[in-house]
Amino acid sequence: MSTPPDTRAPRTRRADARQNLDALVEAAKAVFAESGVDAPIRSIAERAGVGVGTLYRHFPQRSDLISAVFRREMDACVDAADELAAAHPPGEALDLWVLRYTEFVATKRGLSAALHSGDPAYEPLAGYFSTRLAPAFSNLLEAARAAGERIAPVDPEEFLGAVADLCHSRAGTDRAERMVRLLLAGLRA
Amino acid sequence: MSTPPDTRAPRTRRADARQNLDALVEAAKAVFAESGVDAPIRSIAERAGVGVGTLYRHFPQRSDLISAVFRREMDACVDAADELAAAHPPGEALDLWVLRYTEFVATKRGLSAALHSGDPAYEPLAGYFSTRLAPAFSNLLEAARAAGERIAPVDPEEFLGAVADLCHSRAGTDRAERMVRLLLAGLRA
DNA sequence: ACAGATAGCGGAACGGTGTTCCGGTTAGCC
DNA sequence: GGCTAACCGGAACACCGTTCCGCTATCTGT
Repeated sequence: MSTPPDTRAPRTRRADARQNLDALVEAAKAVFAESGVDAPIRSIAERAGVGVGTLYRHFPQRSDLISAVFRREMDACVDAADELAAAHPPGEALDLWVLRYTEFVATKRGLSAALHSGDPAYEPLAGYFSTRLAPAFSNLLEAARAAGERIAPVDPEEFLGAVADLCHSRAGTDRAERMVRLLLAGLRA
Repeated sequence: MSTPPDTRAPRTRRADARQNLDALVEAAKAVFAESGVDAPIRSIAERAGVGVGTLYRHFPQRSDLISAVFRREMDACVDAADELAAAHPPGEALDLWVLRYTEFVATKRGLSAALHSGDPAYEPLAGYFSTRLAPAFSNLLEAARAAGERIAPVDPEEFLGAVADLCHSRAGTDRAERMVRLLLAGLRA
């Protein structure tokens, strides 16, 4: 009531704060890649050149940091869907993208576990998953159906979640790819 | 060289030692069931009525304790394969057992993660998995093929691992079951 | 350009957990 | 009954997540 429309920045962030935030995301990305998402908080703060207090101020929950790191990586995968759809026939594009997605998840250890941990703290990440990745996949699915392919009725989100689980194992990507292909075959049965 | 053939017990275990060992496995089973396999070591020792030192003497690695607890649970699942094979036609028995196995893995949170963590400490558990579960499944697969079903060539162990991964998520058993059925459909494509 | 207000920083401190180690205890054997 | 070694318990140490607060650096108004 008392506040105006407040359509714009209710607050102007201090310059050093934003700088530290960027450094933290960058450091977290590197540490996650080499030690997994369970890496010690301190090692991330140290790498970013800040104290743990600063890290906690910007990311109260570990999941917030994980979300920040993975969100941008998801975007690249979403973009690939459009590119593949433009360059290949619908059915082929579908398979190719799922394989591309498989590769993506396989290289991001811990992403799958985080997404489906059931921990409510990961809601934002899961939300982004539903908002961005699932629709991209859904479009490919619909395009394939429109082109005459017989595709079993599945919930896109559920299917992608299953693929992610399949990639969760560290037993090389070979097995994961074979099982994903089996899942794709089931889609056409 | 100096030791004889040592064909039999090189040592006789003290009675209290064996008693404590049993108590520990029993306590671990209960604690794992209610708090997951990552439950504090101390809580297990306490429940068993022994000190942490004793626990570590019997099970130097957490994985040793997990293996001890899950091994016997796997046996029950293996037995179910024979029962189902005796009571149903091959193809049906195959599906039923996979669903039974799905249920088993789903109730044992952490089993799947442990099996496919890649951690060499879980080799013994994985070995038992290969030695007992995989052959049981393989038999059902062969029986179905012998009965004329067209079943894609898959590595039994790999397939069971995939099913376990699918059940890893905490998002209820519904989703897992649907995806497992999709995998089964892929088996027949 | 300067000073006051305050967003933001760093790291010490606390509680909980895994793991090690060793003095004391007890079962098994003579 | 007494000896010996296997065995036990828990104190001690290292590491990690998380909180808290005194100090610093940035922004803003003049």
